[in-house]
Amino acid sequence: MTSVSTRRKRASRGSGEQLREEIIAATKDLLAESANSDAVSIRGVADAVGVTPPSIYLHFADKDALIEAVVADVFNELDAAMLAAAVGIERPMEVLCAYGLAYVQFAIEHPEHYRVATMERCPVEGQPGHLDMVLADAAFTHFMATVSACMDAGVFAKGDPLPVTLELWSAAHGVAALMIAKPFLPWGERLETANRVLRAAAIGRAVSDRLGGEMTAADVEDWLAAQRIGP
Amino acid sequence: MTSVSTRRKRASRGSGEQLREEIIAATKDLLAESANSDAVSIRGVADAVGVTPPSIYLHFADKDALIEAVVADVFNELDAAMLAAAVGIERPMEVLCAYGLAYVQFAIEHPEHYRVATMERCPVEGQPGHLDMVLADAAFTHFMATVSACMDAGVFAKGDPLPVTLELWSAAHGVAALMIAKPFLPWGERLETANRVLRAAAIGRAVSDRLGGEMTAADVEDWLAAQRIGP
DNA sequence: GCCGCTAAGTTATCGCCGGTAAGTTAGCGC
DNA sequence: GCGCTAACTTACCGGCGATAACTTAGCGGC
Repeated sequence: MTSVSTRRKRASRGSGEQLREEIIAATKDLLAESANSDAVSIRGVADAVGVTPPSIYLHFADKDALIEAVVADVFNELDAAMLAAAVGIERPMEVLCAYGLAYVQFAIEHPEHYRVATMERCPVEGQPGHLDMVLADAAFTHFMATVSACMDAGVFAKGDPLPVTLELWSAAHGVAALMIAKPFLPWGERLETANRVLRAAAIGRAVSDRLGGEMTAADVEDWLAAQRIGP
Repeated sequence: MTSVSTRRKRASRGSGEQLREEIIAATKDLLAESANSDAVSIRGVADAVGVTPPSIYLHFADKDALIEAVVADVFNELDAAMLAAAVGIERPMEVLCAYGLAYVQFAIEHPEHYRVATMERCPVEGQPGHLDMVLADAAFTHFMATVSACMDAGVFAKGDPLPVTLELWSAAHGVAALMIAKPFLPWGERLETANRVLRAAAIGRAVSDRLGGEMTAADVEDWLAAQRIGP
């Protein structure tokens, strides 16, 4: 009857919320060693917490809601990691790189959490809510503010920082996601590779701004072939 | 007893392989309208083909093997789309952009196929096999050959094309994967956005080659702020 | 003291899943 | 028409998400 982990004592009257936190923590732990969110089961979580499956549903409408709560938690952790990596740095471009590197490092260190947060299908019906959830997300706002600062510093062309933020985020996500999904590829020193990609994305964006958007690929090829050395 | 779809006639003696193709096709169809590979069931596939579930196991060891076969099929389609997009184009940089755009377009048009192929966890034990599977994959080799041609044309610094290919692929994957995972974000015209990202990645890589790898983020910021206009 | 009320759980069950063992049917060679 | 085997089916196992219905424990009121 009893599961591997000990049975949990019933929470005292006022504090049912305590179980909620335990459930989220246990789900995060189980997620860390699972292939995806389908691989962690309500039953497994319940067992880890020391409770029976239906008790989970007292705190979460369904499994998706539980996973969503974990994802929100993960994004907060990610933001904290980014902020910590940029503390004391002033120049916007350095902050941008620090953010990006911390982002990729977090993904590498918590691959399954990152996968669930950014690579699984979002419920389609939650469109407006999820849009706000990403754009209002702390990590995203901090990132976009830094892009804005880079514009002020003359690194990027002045304008709406949102599309630039999305583009740079794409680069960071690309390298992080591929390293997670195809870990056996010859990535070399992962953070160095990530750094190269991030820097190339930023430089490419900045140079594109200066070259103008109407250049064809052939024009770019000619221009690049003509550039032998830096300034 | 009878399912929605009609019962399939038993295949004639010599040709059991025909069912295999039908299974793959049906799985691809079901995958196209599912959240992930866990959401398509062996039972669903069997029903769509007009057969009972255990018959699937006559052709595939387990569900993973079936999904893997579908993924291989998808990668072949992807390669075909890339090749088709670059037919008649000669200049390597234009080919590179055409490949990248076709890649992202394929991902946008077949989001669930792309997700299963590139965003779900690979079986860990298959390391060497999967490494070859990606690196020897037709799309990847074609892409890397074009990177090599770009080096010969003086666009990128000459050297091993593999790391550059991985970096550019990361950029393409990043924008494709994010557009799929977060479709509600303000991407604007998706292919235009993808084009900007891809071009920025290529330019950034090329300019980075010329600037040298030892520049700090602050150096880059200074250099960029000093660059007012093109050549 | 004990009673109602409700928070905090449990037991039992449903239908679906991946997968397997064992049985059945149909067609070819002889 | 008989054996052989390819091409299936029926019946089943344990585990899953989810729900309905039941039980237990503690607090306020009298």
